[in-house]
Amino acid sequence: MTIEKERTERYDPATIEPKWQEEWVRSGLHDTLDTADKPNFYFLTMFPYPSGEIHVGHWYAFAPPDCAARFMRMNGHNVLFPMGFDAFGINAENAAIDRKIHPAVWTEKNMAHMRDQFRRMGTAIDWRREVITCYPEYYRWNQWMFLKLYEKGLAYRGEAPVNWCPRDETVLANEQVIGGRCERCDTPVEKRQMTQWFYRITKYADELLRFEGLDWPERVRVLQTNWIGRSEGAEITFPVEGHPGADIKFFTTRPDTIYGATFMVLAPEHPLVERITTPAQREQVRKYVDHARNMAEIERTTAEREKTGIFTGAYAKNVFTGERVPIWIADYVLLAYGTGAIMAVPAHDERDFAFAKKFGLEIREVISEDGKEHGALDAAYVGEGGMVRSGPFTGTRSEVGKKAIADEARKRGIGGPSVTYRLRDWLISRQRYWGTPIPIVHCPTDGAVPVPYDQLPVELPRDVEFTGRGGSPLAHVPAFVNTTCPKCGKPARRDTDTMDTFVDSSWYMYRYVDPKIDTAFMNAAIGKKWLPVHQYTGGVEHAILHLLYMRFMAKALRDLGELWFDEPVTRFRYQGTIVFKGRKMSKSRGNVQTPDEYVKRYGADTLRLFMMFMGPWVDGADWDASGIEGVHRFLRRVWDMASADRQPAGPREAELDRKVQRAIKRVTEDVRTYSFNTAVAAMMELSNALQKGAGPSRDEGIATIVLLLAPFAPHMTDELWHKRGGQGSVHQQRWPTYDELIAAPAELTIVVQVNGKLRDRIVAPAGSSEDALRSAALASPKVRAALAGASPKKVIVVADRLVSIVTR
RNA sequence: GCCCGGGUGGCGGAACGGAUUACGCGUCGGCCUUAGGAGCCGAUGGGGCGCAAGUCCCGUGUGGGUUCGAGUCCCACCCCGGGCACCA
Repeated sequence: MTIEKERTERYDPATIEPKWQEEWVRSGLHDTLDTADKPNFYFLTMFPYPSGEIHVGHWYAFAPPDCAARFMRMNGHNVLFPMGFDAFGINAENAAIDRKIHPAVWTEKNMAHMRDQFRRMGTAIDWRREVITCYPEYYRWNQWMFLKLYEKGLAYRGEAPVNWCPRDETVLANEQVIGGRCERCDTPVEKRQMTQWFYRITKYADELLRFEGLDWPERVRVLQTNWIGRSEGAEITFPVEGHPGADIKFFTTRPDTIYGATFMVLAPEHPLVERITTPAQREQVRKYVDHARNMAEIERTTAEREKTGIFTGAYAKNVFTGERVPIWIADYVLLAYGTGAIMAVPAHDERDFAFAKKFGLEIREVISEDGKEHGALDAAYVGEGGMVRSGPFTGTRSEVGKKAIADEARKRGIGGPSVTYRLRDWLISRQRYWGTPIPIVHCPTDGAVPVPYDQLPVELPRDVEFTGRGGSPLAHVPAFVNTTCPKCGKPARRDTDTMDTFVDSSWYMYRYVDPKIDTAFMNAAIGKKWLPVHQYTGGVEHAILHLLYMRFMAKALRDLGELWFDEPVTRFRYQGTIVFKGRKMSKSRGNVQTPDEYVKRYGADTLRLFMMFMGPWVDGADWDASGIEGVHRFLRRVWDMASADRQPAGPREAELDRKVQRAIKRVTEDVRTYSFNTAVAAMMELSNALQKGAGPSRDEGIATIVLLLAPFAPHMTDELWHKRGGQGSVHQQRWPTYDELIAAPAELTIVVQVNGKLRDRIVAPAGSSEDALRSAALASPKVRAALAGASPKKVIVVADRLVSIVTR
């Protein structure tokens, strides 16, 4: 009994985990050199927002990537695995309003808490490279980039209908509006006409649609492609009767239907509306426009709303038919898409059809499936077909007619082929405090003047009153606002808006390579050794927002001559979301599941392993810790085996040797493909087999499983490594290799089927020939009984698997 | 409505067109124990026949199809999750 106790001390994560966490820091195990005798590998995981609420979702986001990064290290790579904080943001400011804590203080406190969580998680992060976006040393480069983009025409100030969240009292980017609601607080957003700063992401729309050479998940590519929403068609202009120069330009994807354009519709906010409306219609039109303006976006865009609209009294000329067509306004036409005006073809567009039906407008068929003319249509026909009643184009196929009409428009000088995108320019100004000040001074004489580079950073003033009302908080800080114009020296006012925090995260991966450099946003000499990022991981919820902005910023910086690559991230993988009882975890819902009690009870290694074992990482999970006992038992069994005395004497066990080899192969392949759950299963199987084994095969197998488990359970395996007399850290060891020949079993059970039914199993050497298997199967007494004298018509042999005999 | 995923034991989930359910949870039985909510060993899809060794039938959302053989491929449909949604 006492001997047993000496040999195997209890697995006690509570003592070994803190011990190794300290040891790794002391020995600098995770400090990455920029140059090593191994290939560099930049493994990046999306940095967190320091919200202060640590939940199990954080572990899910960080523990599996940490395992993959450690795996790369053991596989001979010099891995950069940095971490930092996306530290600007509205939550900090709301905390200031609610609890009277300065955002900076609140943020620092949360970052300290989260660093501690990362430590307790056992992550192999190089903290010397930490990047924190709310420090002036960081955000000055946001300002620097802003000015560079401004010089290049990639940043501009413009008036546009923007999304306004009345609760957060700020504008939002299109990407931050989910289903007509504010992404943050779920409040329905309003449309406001405002002058704001934009980044010209639309310039890169086509390039952003290209993913060649990128190893990114299909789902993310599809999401981004749909978001960009490229449509091919034509832009054509119709003149307005009695208003020379007031031509209506419109975009259509169906120029082939132009002979069926029996009316036109403008968005209510369209600039021409006021000019062309006839006096008789003026009052009604004004009412309609006001109503449309005041309607919440969510209300206006609700699908299947009945069509509304008003006739302006004006007519345009359909230059193809030569007819005069009435011009209407209706809120189903959006100012922000295309040109804010359409030619309405009720016969071939469902929306136009509904509108025409309601207001008694002409519906004229110009495309027909069978190429013949029909009477009245019951519904819009939106498919392709033969063109009818289309002047010289009659008889042409619609697919051909599209191009023909667009070309004809070009010939006549009234338009031509064109492409439109759903993607809008990135609105980056926010009427909030806790962000990067926009480095612009507004001068009464010189207008918007850039802050000179040598005056960067424009620092956020510390003393600000947080009332939560009244627009940009910075506007109420005279010491900040009042300045002089860099151009003329006269009194001027600083821009009081701050930048969207997605600006911060659009380029942080360049900062990690040398976060201290103060002469450039990136140390290019070091960056050349690491970039572009080899592997990026993060939540799928950022598929559009952050990942699209990040790609845009790389292209913009490339065009500024600052980067030498087109794409910032070569390989991307996402994790699914952890929910609790089907709902997203959040403080406001009060359903935040914290990791602490599990760490206390089972240790970080167990929780890490459980995170990876729950199911496929991409799928996420509904949090349910009931299975955590199983992985903990597994770790304890490995602990007991590996800390017991060795038993090298005795014969080898060939089957066990094969199982060890197969486990190495499976774990290696599974970690590469991020199938962490099956990798853990493979190690569990091996552990079960080792427990039944003996002798040197078992002993070597135990040594192997300690190595295989190292990226998953880093504390326990380092402890075992040392207890077993290993030098250095287990994390500095080479990943075990496998031999396909040994991994393959010598003998296999071959299934024999007769007419599709399992009738016998025979044992045959691996790699047996078809003939050998066939005759062995046919010789089986059970098979002969099943055949009952019938002669085989067909015998299918699948090597190393089965023999299927068919008599029918 | 459109575009992606996905429906497998009581549960989480495995499964190159080849023995359906690896691994784990749970449950049941046993051992150990003063005790066990610790540990170890074993069983565990449903149904029928049999004292038993066994054996037969049915099983991957539904209905068809291809194939010697389908969770896997094809067609139609149902349901669930996500995204987009009056985008011209």
